[in-house]
Amino acid sequence: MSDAEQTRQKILAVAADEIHQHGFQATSLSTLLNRCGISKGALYYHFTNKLELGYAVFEENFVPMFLDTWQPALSQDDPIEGLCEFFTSMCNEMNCSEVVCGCPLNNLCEEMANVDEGFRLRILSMQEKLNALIVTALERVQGDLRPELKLTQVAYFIVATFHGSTSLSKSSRNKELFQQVIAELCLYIRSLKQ
Amino acid sequence: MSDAEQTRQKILAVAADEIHQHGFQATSLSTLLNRCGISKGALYYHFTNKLELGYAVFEENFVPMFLDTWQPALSQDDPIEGLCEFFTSMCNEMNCSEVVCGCPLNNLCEEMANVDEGFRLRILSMQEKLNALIVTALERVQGDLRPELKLTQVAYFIVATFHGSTSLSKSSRNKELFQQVIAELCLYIRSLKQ
DNA sequence: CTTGAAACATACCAAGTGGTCGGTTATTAT
DNA sequence: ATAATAACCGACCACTTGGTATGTTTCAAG
Repeated sequence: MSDAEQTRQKILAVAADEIHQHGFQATSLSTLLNRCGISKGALYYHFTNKLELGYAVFEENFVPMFLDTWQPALSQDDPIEGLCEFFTSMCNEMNCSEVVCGCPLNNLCEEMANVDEGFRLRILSMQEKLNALIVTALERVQGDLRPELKLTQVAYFIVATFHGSTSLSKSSRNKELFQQVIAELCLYIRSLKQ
Repeated sequence: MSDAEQTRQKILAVAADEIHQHGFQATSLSTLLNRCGISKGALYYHFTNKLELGYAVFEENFVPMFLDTWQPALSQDDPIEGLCEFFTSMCNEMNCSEVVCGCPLNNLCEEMANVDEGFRLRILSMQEKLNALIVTALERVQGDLRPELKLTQVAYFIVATFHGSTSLSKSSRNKELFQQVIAELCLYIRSLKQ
């Protein structure tokens, strides 16, 4: 990797962390530059403005990270158990900063969906992609599921509940409420089987 | 109501709307003052600083509004059907700005829970109050419900899913996804009966 | 060895932020 | 009528923000 590409990646990584912690609008370019140890010139050489930097973080960091975390769970032989194990292990392995900062996708959705159209469309696309993943996984084992289920609806329900649970963990500042919601979510997911 | 109290209420009302639309941090005092038609001196006579204004908006506007919307649904003879009707009617009567702006409590939770401790505790208290309301309502008809249910867990699950669904409506900018999640949520709630 | 572009650094800018403070009305009690 | 206080105004402040323009270094091709 060239030196230039290396600093670009460093900017993206630090920006992703800052955005995850403080949101996009509250992310200060000066503190970002301080953490990177570079100058403003370097930043504006690689990115045209703050918004484009935000888009790049979303597409090059958040989206791949998101797919990488959900994909394995849904690729299991039994996606129902895969999802449940995914959720519960996330509960247990969650460190303090993740409890406090919540899910990056959900955070950006709450903050930026009604502020910037570019963000909104990217978020929506990611949500739809995630939903499609879940639907595909459920279709694979549709024979084991209750026949009256609307799979798209079920998938959005799961995503919504998961996002809502991260919200609760933010305010309670511990895993307790999060674990309760996840436990109930697993009960729901397992009840999809007939 | 005295003139002073009237301007105070006006400030609170406009601030509530601005916070609902743009979040707390992005709410500008100058645009707030412009909308109110008052000066900065008036604002700082009634509130010591922006944070205290935010707290006042939360406690005097958001909390009562929140309780007033949930209470009737949970006071019905059948709180199960009360909740379902509440959710679906909210779906249908929702206007565009509500679809876009989401739930004020959830918004503040996402934005401020890990930024300011005063906000976090107030949000948490409100969430716990709401949860207690649901639990109490469910306990009233516990005889009709499946015996193995953990009511606190169920209540938090309902709240989490509701909040997650508002998040989806923000990015999709229409009621579609919101309605799907709410429909599935109603199926879940009705399945609580044995 | 020169040239030119890539990859930065630095100083600067206008605009906006929350907040303060001395002054001015309006209202009420004495 | 007078004094005092409540209620409000508006100029000002220090500070931060995203963004720009110019200058400098690195480095590879010709």
